[in-house]
This record gives sequence, C-alpha cells and structure tokens, in this order.
Amino acid sequence: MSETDSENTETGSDFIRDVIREDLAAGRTDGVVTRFPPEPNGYLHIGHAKSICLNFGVAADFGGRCHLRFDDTNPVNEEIEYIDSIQEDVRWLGFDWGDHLFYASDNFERLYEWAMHLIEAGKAYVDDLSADEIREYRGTLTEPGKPSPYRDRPVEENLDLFRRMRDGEFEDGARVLRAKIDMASGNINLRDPVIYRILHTDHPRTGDAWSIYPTYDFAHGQSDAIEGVTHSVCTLEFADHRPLYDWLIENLPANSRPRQYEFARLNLTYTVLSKRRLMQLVQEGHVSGWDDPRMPTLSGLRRRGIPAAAIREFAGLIGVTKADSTVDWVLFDHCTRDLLNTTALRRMGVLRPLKVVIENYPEGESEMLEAQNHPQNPEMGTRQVPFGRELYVERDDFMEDPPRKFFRLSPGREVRLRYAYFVTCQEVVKDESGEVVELRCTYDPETKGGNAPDGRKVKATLHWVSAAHGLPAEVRLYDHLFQREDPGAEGDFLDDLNPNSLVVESSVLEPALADLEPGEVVQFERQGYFCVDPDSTGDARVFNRTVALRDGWAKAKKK
RNA sequence: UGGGGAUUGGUGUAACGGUAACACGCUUGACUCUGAAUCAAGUAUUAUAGGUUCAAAUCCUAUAUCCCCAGCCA
Repeated sequence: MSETDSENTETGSDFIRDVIREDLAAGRTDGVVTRFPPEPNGYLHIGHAKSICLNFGVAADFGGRCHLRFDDTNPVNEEIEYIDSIQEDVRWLGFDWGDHLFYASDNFERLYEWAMHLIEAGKAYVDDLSADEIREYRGTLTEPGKPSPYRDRPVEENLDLFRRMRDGEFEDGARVLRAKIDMASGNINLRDPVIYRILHTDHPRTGDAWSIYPTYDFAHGQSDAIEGVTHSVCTLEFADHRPLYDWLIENLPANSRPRQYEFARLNLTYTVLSKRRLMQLVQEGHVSGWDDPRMPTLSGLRRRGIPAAAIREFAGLIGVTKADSTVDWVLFDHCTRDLLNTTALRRMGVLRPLKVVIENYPEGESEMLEAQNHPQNPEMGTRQVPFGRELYVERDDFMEDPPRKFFRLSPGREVRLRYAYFVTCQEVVKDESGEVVELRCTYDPETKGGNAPDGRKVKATLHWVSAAHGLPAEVRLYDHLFQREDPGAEGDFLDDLNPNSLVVESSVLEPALADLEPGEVVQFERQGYFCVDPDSTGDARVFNRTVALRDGWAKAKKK
C-alpha cells in the first residue's frame, strides 16, 4: 500500500456507517462483518470499486472484517478467468480479505438441505410449469398472480421430485423449486420465487457434481448467514428483494441474522458501467479487450496508469447515498492528477515534434544539462538532459501568425527552453505545401540553465528533446470512450462511441525515459501523465497518456 | 387503481428543528523556468403548494418529477 493510504478517504460518515454505529450502540451486534460478493461473469469496473471501498472501508473503520465471496450460482456465464481477474483487481485496489475467501458454491450441499427443510415445512414446492407459464401465472405489476396447479403438491412428492431433480433425472427447465409465499403480493419477488433450477452445466468449481443450482435469492443471503456477515450491503435494485431475503432467513435454520442495506450504484459521465455493455464492447471489438485503457474496468484503469490510491480517493469523495446520481468524470480526473502531481517524476516528451535548428550552436557538439525531477520536491533529485544543435519542440508551441494571447514561439520571439537556453526564432522553413517543417533559431549562450544574466524575461518556457539523443516512441492519447456524457440516452449506446477516443502520435522522448519501469507513471511536463504500455517491445516503445494536465491555454483559445 | 426508492448550487455530497456548508467545475487575479501545481477572491443551492412552530432542507399533508421490479440473471 502507498503512502496515500493514510488519507482519510474512506472514513467519512454515511448512512451505512450511521446504521452500524446504531447497531453497535444498541448491542444488536458486537462486531462488523461485510462482504464484497461479485459474480465471476465479467471484469470489475470502477462502480465495483465504490462497493469494494465501502465494504472493506466499513470493516476497517469498525475493526471488523470483509469477505471476498464469489456468488457463483449460475455456471452458464461464469469462468475461472473472471475469478482470477477479480482477485487480482481487488488486491491491486489495495484490499486484503485475508483467509476470508468464499464461494457460494461451497455451500451447495447446505443450501440443498435448507431447501429440503423448506419443503418439509410446507414452504416450498416443485413446480412443473414451463418458464412461459410461470410468467403468465405471475401476473403483472398491477394485477396479482394466481397459484400454480402444483402449488399444493404433498410434501413427500415434493421431496421425491426435488431429489430426482438433483439426480439429473429431468431436463433443463422441466421443473423448478419455488418458495411458497404470496402470489398476490404487490412485491413480485414474493410471488413464489424460483429458488432452484435445473441446469445440466458444468460449474467452474463443482464440475458436474450438480444438475440443479440455487438462484441468487436462495444463495446470497444464505451465504451471508453462513459466513456470519452482519451487514450485507448491496445496490438499490435489490431493495425489492429485501423482504424475500428476510423471509428466507427467518424460515431457515440459520444461526446468524444478517441485514441487507442498499445504496445507489455509481454512474459516471462519458462511459458505461454495465457488465452487459462492457462485455459487448469487448466481444464486438470496439476496444482491444477488458484492459483497454479506455475501459472503466479496473484492469483498464490500471493499464492506463491510474493509481489505485486515486480510485480510493475518488470513492471517498463521491460518498454513499440512496439517491441516483451521475458523477462528472472530471472529478475522477482531478483525483488522478491530485495523486500523480505529488508522486510522478517530471520528464520531457515532445508529442508532435517540430524540428528546430540552433544556427549558432556548434555542429556535431552536445552538452548535458541538469534538470529537476520534481520542481516542488527537490528530494526527488535531478537528472542530466542532452542538448544539441538540432532539437524538437511541440508543434503547438509555434505559431507563425500568433494571436494576442499566444506567449509561445513565433517569428522573432524569444522563449526559454526548459533547463537550457533562451532561443529566438529567426526563420521559418516550409515545404512545398506551405506547411512549417523546421524552425531556424539562435540561442544565447549566456542564458545557460535557463536564466539571463541581464535579468530579461521571457513569457514562455517550452519543453524540448535533442534530435540526436531523443527516443522515438508511439504515444497513445486517450479521450472519453463516448462522445456523449450519457451514452445511449438517445438510441444505441454504440452510436455514441467517440471516434477519436484513441489518437496515436509518433513522438520523441528524452533519454531518461529509456528504462521507465512498467507501471510507473511520470509527468511529461506541460502535457500530462504517461506510463509504459505492455505493448512495448525493446526499442519499440509505447506510452499511454494517463490523463492530460489542465490546459488553461486550450480554454483561452476557445474564446 | 401494484410494490419499493429518491429529489439541497453546473456536478457530487454535508447540515439529523436553530447562521444552508464542503469538494469538484467555472470566472477573475497573484505567483511561476510546466498557460501545470500553489495561493487569493468570485460564482451559484433546499422540486412545488399548503400546514405545524418563536424558528423548517429537516416535522405533517398534498402534488410533481425521476429511478427500480413482471429472468429458471445477479
């Protein structure tokens, strides 16, 4: 864990923590046990991070523990790949479940016994209706349902059929086990919910041992109870399930009494956070994979260079409530910059190079100049940067016919090359199409290091890279994956994909970037934060832009 | 004419009958060898209508709007 963990980003107050404080004070519980319960059918995203930070954060705040439990009750969509990635992502985010790794599938035998218990108590029955028929009998939102003709099947017959369901005697969908509750309830979840279904599908963990699997409703709360979870925190859409959650716990021989609490899931502008949509982006090739740096997945954000601590800070800032809301992506950018600003070494990289020749600098010569690794933090040391007659500067740092507020290089103007010299643009070289291809400049040897002995000032300082020493690199500039802040609000969300979400530049970087470690994020001064992408091979370097620096000039330009 | 949840500046949150606050954003200025960072100032808020009260974002009543639920998904 990093030094930023001491920040109080997770120890705020929210209604969940209020409830826990009350429970503790009233003696309803003497400890706190939470859990993060993913289904292993996809990769974790930043919305999950909110839940992870909440559940692990709450446990830490109250001296309790948080379990990692896989709700692996539907083998149709679940895979080991997801089980592995989820553990990697939670660990990367900075949380430790210790010995408390569980699987709902570990409880299959007990769940089966509990189902038998319900049948024996006359509170569950085997239904032969088809899926379509069950839907018809269920009624609608405004009309009550009607009882299945099999609802009053004798206990012995139910027991026999349920055993035979387990034994694999029937085909998928032939029968289900239903809890017998209330077909007229206004809450549709109470209209005799299905709690077991026949699925002749191999399970990633139990293999072919089972041909029936419990539904979410008959596995989640039960696993909570078995694990001794005290506060089962989930998202708002499960609020309707709470009466069922409670009914099942009350009617089962559980030895603990967990309570469910619901909070609003995270929504973020300019992205999507639904597993279905993220899966579609991956499967249809709109992105390179689950870890595409444009994805809001934890693996994507990690590859992008976002520090885990920034995600934790973000989770702390957005709070926890029951009101649906959409957080502005700029808040997340702020957290990323806020963290990287203090931790990232400063380097120079020219994204879109424009050649500069210093006419009065001796040909074939070069020198090393000292540059600070972090101007605000001298303890981070210095480095040597080579300077020579031929350099590259940023194309955007030159304008032949500059507007009034443009401070950078233009014909006849003097600027500073960071940590180097003052240079003045003497001549502009263009190709036959009129495009600027080179600048002829002169430098003032007296300004070595970046200051003029006569005290004269310049209005701009540019970053640069020596042409003879610079490292060529592919730099990937990312923008929002979607060009609408609410993708899919009008029509297909895929229509809102941002065609410019990835722009690739052929850049040139200072030599100190040659052996940047994967995972380390540095600041390219005046540009943004960057990290090495795993696509790099040997001299074929690939960098990702994690996030750009705030750009006051870009704003001014728009006016 | 079903059930459940929600509504505070542009965005996210706080205030738990007693001065509507914090962060982000935005605007302006200072500083600057990063048009960054930092610093300073400014901007803007209780869905509506009634009621209770000395006092209401908070309590009551009604209304409006939004979200979730009719998987053998979770």
